[in-house]
Amino acid sequence: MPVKNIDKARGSDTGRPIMVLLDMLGKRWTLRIMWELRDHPLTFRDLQKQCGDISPTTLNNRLRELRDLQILDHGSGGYGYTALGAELGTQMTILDIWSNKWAKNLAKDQA
Amino acid sequence: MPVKNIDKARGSDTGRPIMVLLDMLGKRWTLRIMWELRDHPLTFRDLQKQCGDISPTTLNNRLRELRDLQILDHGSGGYGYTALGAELGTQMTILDIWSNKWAKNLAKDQA
DNA sequence: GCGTTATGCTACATTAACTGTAGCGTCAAG
DNA sequence: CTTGACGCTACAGTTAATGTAGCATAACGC
Repeated sequence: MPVKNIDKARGSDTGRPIMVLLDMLGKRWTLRIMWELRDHPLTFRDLQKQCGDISPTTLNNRLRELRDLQILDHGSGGYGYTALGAELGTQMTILDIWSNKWAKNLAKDQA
Repeated sequence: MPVKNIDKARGSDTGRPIMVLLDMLGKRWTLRIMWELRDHPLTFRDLQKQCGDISPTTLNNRLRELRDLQILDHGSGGYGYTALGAELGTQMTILDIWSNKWAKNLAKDQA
């Protein structure tokens, strides 16, 4: 099932959902933004601070793209996950767990 | 536990594993490469073809970075996951499943 | 030995993406 | 009627990715 209207996503001319998704997640700051929103919504400015002063231009671009894809939306509490996006957001926790295990292994090798 | 020797990762000066990881995964082509390697190793050239003619410069950069982080390695069958990296690679399947559900929802909205 | 093919790259000029600083417009509170 | 928060936009400068070309090494067939 091809994704309509977002087929222009960089490098994903097939419109296959996984390609559109990988393309979006692979853009600079996308994952970091999703990480910072894992627990609760944040305002534009708070997100900017949490991300270590990402430029507003890029932040705005990513937020627009993520809203277009209905992964995030902009409600009363600021920017946060949609119901559907939240399921993707939970993956952030899994990445966190894996990364800690990974770091432990790398540390061993370097000892 | 900070990750040693890879603290220079873009935008992750803290060395926190999750930041190093998000930084790496957020680079263009990283996720696509991991996707294409999900089932079996591929040679440099096959990977290039699978990725729709990614430039060799970028492919080489990513592969070097992923080897440095011990997520991939280069063995007899070409480039493939390390034992540790493979656990991360399984997440690709989860992303695929989610993306299909997501596409179905987007299609509904657009109907 | 000698051409052929596959592989893993490197060089380099061009183009696209991101950055950093400044500041604007809107709104609500005091 | 000013002050502060918020959500941006403009724009010049820097960094990263692209695309084409081609090199070096090694194995294979003859």
